[in-house]
Amino acid sequence: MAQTTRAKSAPAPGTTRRRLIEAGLDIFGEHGYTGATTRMIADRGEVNLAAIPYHFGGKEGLYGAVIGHIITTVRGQLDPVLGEIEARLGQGRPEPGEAQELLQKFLGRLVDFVVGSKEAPRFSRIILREQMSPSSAYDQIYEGIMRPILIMAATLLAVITGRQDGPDRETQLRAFVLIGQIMAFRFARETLVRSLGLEGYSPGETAEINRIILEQTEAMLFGLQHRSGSATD
Amino acid sequence: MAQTTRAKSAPAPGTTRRRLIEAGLDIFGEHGYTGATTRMIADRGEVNLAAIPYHFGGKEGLYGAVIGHIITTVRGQLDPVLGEIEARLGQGRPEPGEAQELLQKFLGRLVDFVVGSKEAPRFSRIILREQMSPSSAYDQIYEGIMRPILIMAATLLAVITGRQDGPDRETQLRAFVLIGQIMAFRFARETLVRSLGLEGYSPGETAEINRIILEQTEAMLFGLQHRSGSATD
DNA sequence: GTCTATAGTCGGATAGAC
DNA sequence: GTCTATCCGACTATAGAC
Repeated sequence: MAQTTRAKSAPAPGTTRRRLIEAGLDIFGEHGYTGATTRMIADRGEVNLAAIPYHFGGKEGLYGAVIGHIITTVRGQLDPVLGEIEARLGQGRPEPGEAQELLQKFLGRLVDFVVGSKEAPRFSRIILREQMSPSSAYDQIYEGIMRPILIMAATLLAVITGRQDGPDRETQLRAFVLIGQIMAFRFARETLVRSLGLEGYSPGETAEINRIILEQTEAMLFGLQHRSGSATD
Repeated sequence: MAQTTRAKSAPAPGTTRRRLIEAGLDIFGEHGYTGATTRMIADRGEVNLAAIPYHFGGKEGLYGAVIGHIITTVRGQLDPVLGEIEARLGQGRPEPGEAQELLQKFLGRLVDFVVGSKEAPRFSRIILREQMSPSSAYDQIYEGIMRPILIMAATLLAVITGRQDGPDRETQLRAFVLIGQIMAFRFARETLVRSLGLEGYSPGETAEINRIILEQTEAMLFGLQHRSGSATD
């Protein structure tokens, strides 16, 4: 339905929309919503200024499209992993050992994407801004990205630590810590880069970070198993 | 020198400057540098618009003063702890056990301030924005806040894991993870609050977070000691 | 569907009275 | 040192030719 606009002919269909979204991704990320000007965006995308109101109804509409693009892309990366694990969980409760493998795999993929991927830096700047001053777009980001990730981590943690009724509050907090560790590499990137004197995250560094996250997770799980159930010692 | 402007007489000296800095803290944090307008700030601080150029030379000058205020305040919290630990280190290398206690104490104070304090939310929004698109203010934040914290954590970690020559790269990365865990509670506050259905961080929740951070640190150190030196197993 | 020109709004800074 | 009034620049959006 409504396929009319696209499916044109030769050179590249709807290029202007794409260019604007790409440019918006950069400029909104660098300068924030108000700091970004439609001129900068049109300039970066090498399209005419008036194309923004024409295609997206205005600056705000373009911003919405950028958010949509982020969510669609991230879900494209996330869904296969989530689906795989959910499929496994659907076949009955795995043993703690297997659940741990699933969790490690899940976190590994997350690191690859969050730390290693080309798009992540551009996405995360916008996401982070939404964290700080949530606009209506934050709802979509939370529901579409954050929540599924946290739920998956918490669910697996609950299985690993033998919670029958799914994740309790303690487990949710632990899940948050696990995910937060990974996110820290993204949102405090500038700090890490300076303190280690890096230029950015190379593939080698991504692997190094991945290893450290894995070890941290192991350590946490080990600690949990040797302290489990009761919390206050 | 140049003490002339202050040291006046009765009601409250230089109140206007203070009000503007307080208001700037809120408004810059909520809307970002460009998103914040001088009118909003003057309004919030209940001072006249023209007071901004008069007292600070303009919007940019006010922003600088806000950054300065953040750094001064944070250092006021940080310096006693840092000084205490440095004094101890100056007396000769502590045993790993004692170093671990020092580290736990350090992290605990950090949690109290980062998660529990009244000012932290307002400060961190601005700091986070600087992380994403560093302006010249980021240098001050990095040197005045981030770097000392990371160095302290890395130094203690190095002592705990028996590194004689101070923190190597691996240790610096670990220190970053420890600090990043704490920061995540601040940076991703909105996410945590939603996923646990909180209203904000109450004292009880701060204590809960503190406990989890302590346990995480223990688990990490335990893992390190039973895997130490060689990394890839 | 893309462009130029322009209208309308708003932000930051200044002038100058008090 | 604080206020009102105002200027100037920059931004978003629109009108209308092509």
